[in-house]
Amino acid sequence: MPRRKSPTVYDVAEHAGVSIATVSRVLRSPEKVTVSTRERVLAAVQDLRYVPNASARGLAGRRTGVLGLLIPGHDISTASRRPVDASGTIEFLDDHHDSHGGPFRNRYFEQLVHGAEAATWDAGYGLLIAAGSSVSRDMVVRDLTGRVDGLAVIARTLPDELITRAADSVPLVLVAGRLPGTTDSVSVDNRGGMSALTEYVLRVKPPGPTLYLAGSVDSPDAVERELGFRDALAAHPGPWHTAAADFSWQGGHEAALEQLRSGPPGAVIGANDQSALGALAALRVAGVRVPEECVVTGFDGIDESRYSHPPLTTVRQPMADLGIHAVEALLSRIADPGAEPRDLRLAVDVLLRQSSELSAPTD
Amino acid sequence: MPRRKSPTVYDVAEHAGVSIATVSRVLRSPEKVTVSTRERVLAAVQDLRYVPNASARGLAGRRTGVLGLLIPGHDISTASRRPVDASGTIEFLDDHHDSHGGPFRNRYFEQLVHGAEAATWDAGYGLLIAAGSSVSRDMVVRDLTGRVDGLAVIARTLPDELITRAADSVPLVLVAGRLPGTTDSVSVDNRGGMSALTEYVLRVKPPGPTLYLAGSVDSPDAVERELGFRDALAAHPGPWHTAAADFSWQGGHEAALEQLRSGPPGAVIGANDQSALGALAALRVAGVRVPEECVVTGFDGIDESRYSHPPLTTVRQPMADLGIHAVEALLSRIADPGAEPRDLRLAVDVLLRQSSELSAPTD
DNA sequence: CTGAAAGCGCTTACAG
DNA sequence: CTGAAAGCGCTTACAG
Repeated sequence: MPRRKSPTVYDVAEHAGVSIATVSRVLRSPEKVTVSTRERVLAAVQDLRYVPNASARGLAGRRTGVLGLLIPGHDISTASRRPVDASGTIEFLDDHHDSHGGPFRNRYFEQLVHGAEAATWDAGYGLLIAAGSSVSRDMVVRDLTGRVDGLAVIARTLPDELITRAADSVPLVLVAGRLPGTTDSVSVDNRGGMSALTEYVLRVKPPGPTLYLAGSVDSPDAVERELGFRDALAAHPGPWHTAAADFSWQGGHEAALEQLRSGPPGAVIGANDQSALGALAALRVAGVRVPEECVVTGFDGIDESRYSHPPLTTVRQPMADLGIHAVEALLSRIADPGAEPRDLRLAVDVLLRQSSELSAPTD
Repeated sequence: MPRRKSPTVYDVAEHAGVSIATVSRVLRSPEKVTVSTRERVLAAVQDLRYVPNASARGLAGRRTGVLGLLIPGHDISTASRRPVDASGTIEFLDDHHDSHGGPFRNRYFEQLVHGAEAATWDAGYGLLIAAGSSVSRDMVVRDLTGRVDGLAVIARTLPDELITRAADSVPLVLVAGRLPGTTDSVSVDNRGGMSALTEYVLRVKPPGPTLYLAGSVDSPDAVERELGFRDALAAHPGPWHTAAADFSWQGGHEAALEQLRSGPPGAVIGANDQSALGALAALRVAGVRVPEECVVTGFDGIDESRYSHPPLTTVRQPMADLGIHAVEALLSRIADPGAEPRDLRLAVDVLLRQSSELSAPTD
């Protein structure tokens, strides 16, 4: 437990026999102070276990030294659900169904936070994280705005209008989305990724038409990915169909069944993993061997894609890098508030797994 | 981009024709202000888009309004690895091996952060998160200390001595570990969980001795879990062995092979999931059917436990609740700095999966 | 219920 | 290189 009242610059100054200005200098720009006095001050800091007060520093320095990260909301009720000090009251849960998972069906969030966290502290800042709970998005934004020097917002956690408004009072970067001309952004090369993946598929796939499982029409990601698909098709023409799968397992499943009626496809390319997994299940039931008779691929790299039968080749967004670049974009913006908004595009990775590899290793 | 200099209480006061004290009151304790003036002030706040400066508030109010969460470090290099604005430079990665994952092999971190985040904002605080990168643990702690009103530290991210020292200058709660008599803590009922699980196993298991895969001797978790195992054994005697598996896949694998030489076990109870999964693999190769001939269980609830063949029955720590309770403990401590250190124990859940269920549903 | 004033603990020109 | 002093934008007794 904290004992005594914390020491201040005044205490340190007195202890070292200097003025508070000198104490401050030793801490902020040591090169401006003689070695001998610097050492005396540092010793006093040690002796008193002095820790600078961040609020005072922030107020005087006109910067908080903190960056904010706004991530999608969640459903966690903070009314605690686990009994406390209740040894023996263990609950047995049937976990055969996909019971948990929450809003994050993959490790993206974790990686993003890690990337942002590392970059933030490297730069000498702190990272404040907030999840826009649907109720109080507006309040959280207001609150954050007053606490940070810059704010990274994950796409779709906030309505565009709120983002624009927030960007008016604090440096802001949009992550995994864009608002061209309005704010800085860092997003991923959806189009290039899908194009590269499709080219690869067209090269290795067995005979048969290619089925593209299109995503939701209102999603920018879906639009970009489909453009990538068509880019590749233009370069490697061949028979193909598109079916609306709406990013869902069900959608992919039905689209595959429909396709199977007119003969088995040689490849199924999903706009995301969920729809590809739905198609995979349909093919399996229909007795179509993957990848020998049909190659299947997804996009996103959700956990399930690693554990399906066979594991799904997919495209992964570099989430840690998104976090890192978001922070860097914020720092640039803070350094040069007047610069033109910039949109950064990060390259993606293709994860090759057995659903596309005819000579895949077996483990 | 942020345009003009932000408005202050003075601007709002002038705009509303009141003093700054009244503005402050409207924001902090509205009930102390007449409805009519309150509305006038609120209108001014709206008009000017006033956002309180957190640093000034923190300095004047002697609280930062921020809680800190220190999580385990990571290896993410912030020297960015993904090419930027490089459409087409997609990398193809062989993902047949367990190539990624990092320090968090499960979703614990994510859930913990979510729980802590929700509870923190619910209480009107912000959440500052930091990962102790090995280099600068000491600095990060110092830095955090000055920025927050309370600090939650995940067990094993910091040497005990550093924790004790930090606890001296800021309210601190240890999460998933204990330092009895020194700091508040929130941890999990390892002993009760293992005891409940073991009792269940002893009840449903087929004939044959029970093999317990013990964890690392220097781990408090291992000690507690083994005590739980023995508690259950005392109540349901029967043949059993213990083997050191050191929390590792390899350790569990070898222990199972060794056991198989003297005959197949009727149950294998791992002190953690990794070792249980190692044993599971050994049993599978040896042709022992799980769960028909041998029941297998783990502890932790890592991702892999859901996707093994068969899926592994295990004990899950309620990470979100750990986060929530950690925050609550911090808030109590802040409210009553003089109280005795408290150690909270949360109950765990047993996740029943096919590795222990003889009549398990098939999907 | 409202206002004047002190003070929170720093940083940073400005002199010397 | 060092110090005196102003000021950062709030909150909070204290009067009235």
